[in-house]
Amino acid sequence: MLSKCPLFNGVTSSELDVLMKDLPFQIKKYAKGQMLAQSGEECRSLMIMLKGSVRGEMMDVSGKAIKIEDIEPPKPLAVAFIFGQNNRFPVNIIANDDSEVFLLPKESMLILLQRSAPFLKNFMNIISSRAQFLSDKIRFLNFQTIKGKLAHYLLQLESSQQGEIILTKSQEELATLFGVTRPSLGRALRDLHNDGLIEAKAKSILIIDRQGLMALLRKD
Amino acid sequence: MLSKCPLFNGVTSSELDVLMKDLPFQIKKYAKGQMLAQSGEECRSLMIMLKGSVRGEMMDVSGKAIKIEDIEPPKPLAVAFIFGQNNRFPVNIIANDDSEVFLLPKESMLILLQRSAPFLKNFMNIISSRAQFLSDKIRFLNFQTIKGKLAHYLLQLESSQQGEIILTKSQEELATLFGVTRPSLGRALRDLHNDGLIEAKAKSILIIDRQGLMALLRKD
DNA sequence: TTCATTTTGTAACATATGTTACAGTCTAGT
DNA sequence: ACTAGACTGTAACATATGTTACAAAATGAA
Repeated sequence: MLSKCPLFNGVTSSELDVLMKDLPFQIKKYAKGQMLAQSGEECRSLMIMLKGSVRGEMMDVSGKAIKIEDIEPPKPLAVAFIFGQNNRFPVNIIANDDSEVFLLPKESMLILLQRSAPFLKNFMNIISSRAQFLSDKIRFLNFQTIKGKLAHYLLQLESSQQGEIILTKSQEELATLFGVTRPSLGRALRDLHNDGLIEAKAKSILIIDRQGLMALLRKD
Repeated sequence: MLSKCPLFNGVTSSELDVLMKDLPFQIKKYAKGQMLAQSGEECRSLMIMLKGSVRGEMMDVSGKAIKIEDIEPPKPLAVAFIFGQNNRFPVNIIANDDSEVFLLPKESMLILLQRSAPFLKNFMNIISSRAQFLSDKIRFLNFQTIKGKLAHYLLQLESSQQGEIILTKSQEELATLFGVTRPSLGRALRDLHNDGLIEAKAKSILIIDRQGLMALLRKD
């Protein structure tokens, strides 16, 4: 299972067995809704998702949260926060479902980095991608109005689905992903509909004016 | 000079000579205002500041920009964006002053990573810190009102300076750092003043009600 | 089916921030 | 000392988003 994790790209599971034989590790289970780690907490172990799903979300003191991402097997988490002078979680990690996580202590991880060149390379790639991901988040969260974010989101969905888009998330979820309130998101959706850019009916959305949506991305 | 760069912590300059002897590199000069790299451009080299100062800023199509950071010697730049599947600059890099930059091609950098354990370690630490930095940016940009950002900024400044704070940046600069407009920033400053939290007169600011400022951080 | 719960639609209103504009002030260079 | 250019203070107004509230609709469990 572990060998599917992008961190172990290019490492066969038998090689992995050898690499890890003498390294201590742990497997932890979490119930749905349980918190795996809290923002500010020290990050001592690499974590790799085995089962279930967790999310990382930032929360301010007043309770407003924005979701940064979902993480599902076989992806690792906290990769970019184990090292550095301030090795703390920047987000809360919460189980979306009953989940199982593989834990490898920082020290073991250092050993692994020395033992396996592919692992090292994967690690550097992943950590770099994280920086890209976070940069993109900043852009997304700061440079778009709600309509812009919606347009972005819908156009992205459209490229993977065909024609009609079926939202898999509730408006509530979308709102926290966008860092806005639910009524505001609803209003933006309605506006896009009224402006004739989309045909929205409950969870089903049809893009009518692709050009118009793309203009929103560039406009504000 | 290079040996002062955090990437070469623990490497003496004579060791550095040996490490780099056969590696090709480049030194480039940029005039004030010149663009070193554009957002979206591929990132092929590690860059290390030798002289001057540059800034990284995100810009949307309409021209609104927010400054992410200033980078000055002997700091490296683009460290976190050389690797990963999408090795592109997420920001524009612009010279604040006439500047000089050391360029090490990606390939040379890979060699260096293999040759020097301290370099590798520094690299991983720096790249991790970048992820932390970006996370903090997200928090800062999304969870604070303008007043909150100001409070944050002022409290931070106060800890380094004594008593009276002298702003070194213009309101215009602060505004782009906060991702807001200049009049809005001015208004926020005035509000803090009128609310009796600070005594602001031109560039000189005196914190009067520290508790009040801290409350702003937690409030919104 | 029926009922409880979640999700959605929507409205009135409050607030924060952007936009534009202009005048006052400071500062550096001549 | 004078002037051009930048910076600051501020105002009126426009707009986007948040807040609160409630009803309609959908969904899922009994």
